[in-house]
Amino acid sequence: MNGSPRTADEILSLLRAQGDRVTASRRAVVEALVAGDHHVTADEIVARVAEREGGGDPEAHRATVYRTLDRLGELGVVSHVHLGHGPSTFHLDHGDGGPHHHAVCSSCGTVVEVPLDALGDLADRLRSAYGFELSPQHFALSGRCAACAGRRPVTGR
Amino acid sequence: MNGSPRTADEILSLLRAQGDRVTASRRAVVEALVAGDHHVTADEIVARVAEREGGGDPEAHRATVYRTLDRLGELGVVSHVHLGHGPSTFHLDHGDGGPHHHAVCSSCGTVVEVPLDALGDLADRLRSAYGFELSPQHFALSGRCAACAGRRPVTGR
DNA sequence: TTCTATGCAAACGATTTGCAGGGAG
DNA sequence: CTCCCTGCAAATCGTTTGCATAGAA
Repeated sequence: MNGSPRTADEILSLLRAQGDRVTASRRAVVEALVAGDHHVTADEIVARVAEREGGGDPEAHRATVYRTLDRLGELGVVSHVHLGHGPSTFHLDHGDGGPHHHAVCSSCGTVVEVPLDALGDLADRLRSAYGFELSPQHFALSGRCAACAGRRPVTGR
Repeated sequence: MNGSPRTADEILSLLRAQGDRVTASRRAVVEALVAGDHHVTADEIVARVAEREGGGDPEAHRATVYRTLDRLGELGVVSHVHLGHGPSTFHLDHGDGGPHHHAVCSSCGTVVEVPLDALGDLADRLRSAYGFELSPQHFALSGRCAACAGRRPVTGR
């Protein structure tokens, strides 16, 4: 196994080990993150937590979800991606169903998943030339998807 | 392709040709865009227009600036880049003072300018594999700059 | 008990929109 | 004269923060 925790329990243990407190809300958020595979927005997490209610645990409020995600981000468990316009999307850092990049269509918003090796040696070049450490799954490429590229080259959002 | 207008007059003519009206505000915004080379935020344009006042033309309000930029975007004259957190930055589409990409440090926000060829054949691969047309200057890479990468590997925004 | 995390509401920054009047064509 | 564009204010959207209190350790 590698260093990044992958299960809800592992993540919660990490939290506890850091001196943080493991609350019902946090557990719910973490489980929602582990369950949902890729890119999830904060609001989607709020919704999932609300749905998954089975016992008597209260829903986690937006603010709490953001705070929890922030904390998990500091611990290196979670990262977020900006897919252009809308809200940020969060995901476990070790990559769940296979690491990949995102290419977002600036016209229709379609997200194309691109394998890591598509970038070639870009990361190496940036590191040697600028000391810049590229965060693989942390950014989105932008352009036009096949469908939109076929139409008007300019118009559209 | 090189049909893109570059001077303020050319852009204003294009507007007029489209049936749009050329107003003092629009002229001011366009001139601010042409004058300022790279990445300008909407608010910076508002500020520049306010400063550049020489006659009696009123300042262009935020709303107007956004609407004008939107219109210019539809015409293919202007594009905007999301540099991570803050506001979007706008620029003329044909590339002004040398085309480049942006690598943004997710810790401190520093923007590193990267030459186009650093991407290698990424654009070609995306096109042939997914039909995805990468928009060269329209996206930002993310990671940690040399300074921030030297510190804690995980912590920080 | 002690001190952290939560909920709520309000603050915030960026961008958009409804509406009535002004000005370009 | 006819409409488009503008200014203003208010509404949205995503995210953050202050404060009093519930609750984990």
